[in-house]
Amino acid sequence: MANGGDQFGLAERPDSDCMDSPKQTKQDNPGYTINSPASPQTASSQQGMEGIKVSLHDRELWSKFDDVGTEMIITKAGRRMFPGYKVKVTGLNPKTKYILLMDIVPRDDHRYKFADNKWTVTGKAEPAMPGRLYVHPDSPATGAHWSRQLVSFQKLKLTNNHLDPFGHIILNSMHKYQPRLHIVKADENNGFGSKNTAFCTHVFPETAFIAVTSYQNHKITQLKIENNPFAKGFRGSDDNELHRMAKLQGKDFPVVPRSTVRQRACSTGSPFSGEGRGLRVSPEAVRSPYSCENSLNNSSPQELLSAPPAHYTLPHPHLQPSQQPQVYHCTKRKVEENCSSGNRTHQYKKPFTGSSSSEGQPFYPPSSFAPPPTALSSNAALGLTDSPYSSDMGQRQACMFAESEPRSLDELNCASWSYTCPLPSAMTPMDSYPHYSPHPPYSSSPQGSRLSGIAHQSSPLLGEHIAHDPYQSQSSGPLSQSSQNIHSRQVSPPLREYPRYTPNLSPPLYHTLETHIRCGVPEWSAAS
DNA sequence: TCTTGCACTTT
DNA sequence: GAAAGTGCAAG
Repeated sequence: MANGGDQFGLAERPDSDCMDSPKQTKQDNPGYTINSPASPQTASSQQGMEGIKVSLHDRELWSKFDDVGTEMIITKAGRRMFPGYKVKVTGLNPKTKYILLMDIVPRDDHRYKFADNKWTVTGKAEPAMPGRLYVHPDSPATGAHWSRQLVSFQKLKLTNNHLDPFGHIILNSMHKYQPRLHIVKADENNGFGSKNTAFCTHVFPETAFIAVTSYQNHKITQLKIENNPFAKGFRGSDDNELHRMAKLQGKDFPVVPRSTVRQRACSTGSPFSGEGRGLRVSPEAVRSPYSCENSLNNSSPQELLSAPPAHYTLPHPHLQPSQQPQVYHCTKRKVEENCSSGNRTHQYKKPFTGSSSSEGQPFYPPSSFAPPPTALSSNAALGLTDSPYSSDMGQRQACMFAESEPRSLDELNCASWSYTCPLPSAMTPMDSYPHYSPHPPYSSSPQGSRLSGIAHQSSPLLGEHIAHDPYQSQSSGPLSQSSQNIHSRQVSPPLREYPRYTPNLSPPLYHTLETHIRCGVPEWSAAS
């Protein structure tokens, strides 16, 4: 995030050398390639991923939220993110097929509270939720397809239901998270389960947020109302609103719109008062829900970003106002030989259909736990195979990967791509949903080692590696030690223990892609 | 803190 | 017109 660390009241790590990375304007924020640390396995096997650039759509809007401290509502039924996560991808090989997916990982291991109009750490984080991946429903698609238009992950939903059966991304309330985009080169089978699957990871720090069940910061509420078209009903700027409010309040017209009331209330005690940040939105902004051209903030993004943080003591690499996403490139190493399961190479594949939109419909399993399509069941592929959803039903799926390790791709190393489940099983009503197990997520064990390679991200917390790893190849001095560690991780990932999931505590749940249950117990969840 | 029903909105 | 996405406010 731009300077979200301050808004979240965070004192992050002091070793943030990556802050030296060059800035870019918010209008031009392509990802930049971070070369892998010198490693025979990776340095020569980027496979064309290094040229990929990703820019965040509506970055100004994201930054506005980030400047305040983005909050995302999580509900039992699942809630979309707003602003929506949309990116422009360039640099892809037009004919090569890629799989685009997202995950949302903890930014740190803190729990937060909102008091005195600011976020402060209130304790240690709850054990992380089961990590899930949201695969863009168009996946796999050619580079030409992805580059043709914005790639939207808008339909991704967040939930606080630990047993969510819909494949939504499970988060803990009052915890801070970082969305990440992964671009994976599809293999010859339109999957990414084969050897040497190349991928890169893009992180836009300004998209970090704190998950909440209800908004804490009124500034965030206002930003949501003023920018999200679905919340238009809460905008208090016209006669209709006044009439509506009059009706709601049982008073005669006119009445003071709620937003105005809130604004006044905030202006008295909020640290944001007197900042020239009116809460009313301009007509232009109202007409363009995704526009950043509202009147909420008179400051330029740069000004906002450069403003000294109110409670931001130590800069963190991914919290500093870099205009660039952090990009990590990695190439899947060869499938480990010590797979406990004989058949580990489950493919994630689906024939490319170039006609679909990049904003295709994600697939949310019906609440009725309907059986999986037979076409899928007959397909020993993971999510991207031919399916009624992608063809007959004219609807592509967004596949959710649940990992036994809630740390998600942080520890999901390249090899783990090979262990994705066959879609049939993944789309089958669960009889063994991986119940969340409250293990400390950041301990270590050999199982975790497999998860640590992806994107060169191997440390437990996003901020501990994403912030460092990508830069060390370009940084020197203070990061030298870290760089050394990273290098060694690539060759021999660190040992780390991951939470286990008791596969028999939940009622049958329709899950999408639970990589750890039906894949012959991948090594990162098999230890026990 | 969280859930739920509501009115209102967009799609 | 229906379905789905919003924040609000009561509980």
